[in-house]
Amino acid sequence: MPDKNTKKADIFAVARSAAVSPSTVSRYFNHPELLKSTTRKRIDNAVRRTGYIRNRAAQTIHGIRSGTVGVLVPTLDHAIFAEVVQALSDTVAAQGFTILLSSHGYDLQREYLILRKFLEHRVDGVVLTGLEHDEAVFQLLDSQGIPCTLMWNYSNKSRFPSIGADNQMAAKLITDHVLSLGHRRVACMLPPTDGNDRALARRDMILATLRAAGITVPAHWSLQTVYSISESKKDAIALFSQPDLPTALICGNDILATGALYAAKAAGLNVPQDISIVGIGDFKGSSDIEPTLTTVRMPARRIGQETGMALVRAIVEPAEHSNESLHCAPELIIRQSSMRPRL
Amino acid sequence: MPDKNTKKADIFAVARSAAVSPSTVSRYFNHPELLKSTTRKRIDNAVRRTGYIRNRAAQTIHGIRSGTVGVLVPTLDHAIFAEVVQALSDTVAAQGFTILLSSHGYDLQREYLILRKFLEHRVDGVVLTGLEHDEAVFQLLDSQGIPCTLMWNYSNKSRFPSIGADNQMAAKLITDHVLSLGHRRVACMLPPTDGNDRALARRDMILATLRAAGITVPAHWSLQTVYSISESKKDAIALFSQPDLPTALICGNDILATGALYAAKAAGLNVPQDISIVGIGDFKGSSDIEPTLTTVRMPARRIGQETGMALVRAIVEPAEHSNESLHCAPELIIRQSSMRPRL
DNA sequence: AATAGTTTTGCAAATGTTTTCATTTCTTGT
DNA sequence: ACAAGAAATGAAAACATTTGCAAAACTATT
Repeated sequence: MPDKNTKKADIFAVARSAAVSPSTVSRYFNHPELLKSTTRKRIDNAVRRTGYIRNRAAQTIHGIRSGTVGVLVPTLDHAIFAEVVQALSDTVAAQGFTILLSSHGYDLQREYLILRKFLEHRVDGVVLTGLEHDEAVFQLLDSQGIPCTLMWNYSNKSRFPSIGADNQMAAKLITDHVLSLGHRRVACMLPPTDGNDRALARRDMILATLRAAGITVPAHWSLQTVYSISESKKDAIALFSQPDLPTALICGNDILATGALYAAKAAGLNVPQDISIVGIGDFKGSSDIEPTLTTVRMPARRIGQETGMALVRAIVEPAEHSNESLHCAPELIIRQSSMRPRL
Repeated sequence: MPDKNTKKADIFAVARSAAVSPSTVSRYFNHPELLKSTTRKRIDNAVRRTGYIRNRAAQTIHGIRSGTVGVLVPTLDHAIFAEVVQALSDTVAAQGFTILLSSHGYDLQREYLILRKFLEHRVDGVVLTGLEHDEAVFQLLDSQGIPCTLMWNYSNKSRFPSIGADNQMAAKLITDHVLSLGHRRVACMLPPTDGNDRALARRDMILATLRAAGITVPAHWSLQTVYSISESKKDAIALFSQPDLPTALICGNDILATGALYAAKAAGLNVPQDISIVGIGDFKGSSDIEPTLTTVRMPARRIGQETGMALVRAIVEPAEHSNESLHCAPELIIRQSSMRPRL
């Protein structure tokens, strides 16, 4: 039973209680093989008796790793980021690391301040979301010489190792699919792009691919909608109640597509007979919604795992810190919500 | 421009560069009002020049707060926990705290080990999910005398302050609603209850309330389904293809209800005419799904915020550490997915 | 210009560990 | 039983800070 009355136990208290020196207690934790088994047992008891808990702060000032990695996402409110963080957390936890989590809400200035906080805590590595960040962020990372992985996006010319999916490729896959079905009257519902290089990459590629096919999206078919089922449902209902209907609606992500599917139902449109609706992401539920959603799978779980593995590697073997980028390729998933346009 | 070639800057380097003593630099950060403004300016420059970043680890061993709170959830993969963590994180971040996040996947043994890790990092406070935890967890918390808030659930007889919704009340609200509509042929789809006191409380109250109304749920109408849209859709389709149909289906949470709604569509059943389907949670999307879902709102965002505020208060003013519990009451939300049973 | 009072700064001890080096204790072979 | 070598342990310095106390530098007052 830990002594509750006395001051919190430190390594001296344990040493006293086990009648050894503090050094020996330290070794008990860090190099147990150096101890005689009887001493080990004695310290074992002393630790239990005193309720001692090691103080990582005290270790960290010796240059020993803190055992934390800083993870910085725009928000957890997007299921997809929650999923990637969950996978990342599990992966690094299995290696003894704990994550320090923060979100910047797409404000890249806040990102810099949060990163500084992470560094004050002497995180062993950092994960940022997306490829584009304030120059000050990159400089800070460089100057501290701390491993950093850019997660979620992939690009072979990123400034730090990037592990994720190529959003341009994802956008191209889904747009090509829509085009290959024969659609020419195409609407788009896309999220705002401020501070969001993922959304920007997708938008640019969707529009470029359409343009290359000789298609331009008229203004009234071009919706900018925040990440929210209710907003996208509302906007899509407005779109669907115009007299002039597109035959296909490309959504920037599956949340928007979900809202659009609900809107179609509410507006009495049949998907895909009256209109094809497609997304990007393959979020949970996209394979079960009725009709099931044609989309592009972004392998969130895998991205989280790979990022975790790569970062831990970079931390424990700084030698081969060589640009460990990895492309987790997006994949077109054709389901019920898309078909050839009716003549 | 920080010196990249030299060793990382410490407080001595800054002191040298500003021609003051280390103590003065320390004061610059912790008690700036004690310094002459010219000195302050000099140190300001020195900090910039050296690229110095404070080392919280070194502060922490002086008994100064670490500025971290440990947050322990079952998983982030449930949108609702992601939401509550997001709100909590924002709230404590505004007060200068960063969260150390980990998940135990409903394994209460792992919870103990993670808590120990948090304590090694000398977190200033801890947030646990739910009311029930291993006795060792409570003892550890007691012995360390560290503020702890039990989040998500509320009970006035919890062992530590609890901030959240009363799951029994939520279950009662939704069950009473179904009964008040006149349903007698009721099916249930509920998640597993191992390591999940929330699910357990809901199940017990749903069944007790039905029983009190003289209703027992036959085995073939009693589904245990993991938290997943695809699983719940599958199970619900199986239920709906039996000859013997209930008039109402109570789901343990909105994810299960969402799967059930998709299943109804796939099985050609009209909701709510053929069957009423209700959930608990009021997750994002529940108000937009077609038909919109009758459910009980669990105020996740508010719970996260209140928990953050309460914990920070308990950290900075340990005096009034008095059981700061708070009930964020659940609220019945009647939408389209429920109606009187057809005769 | 000297004194008293106040503001600012520096010195040194303290914090909880790890680690190097030295010392003690234990084996083993004779 | 003893020496040599190996194994186990301890003493003390180091890590990056904060802080109580004392000294130094200013101000204001006479």
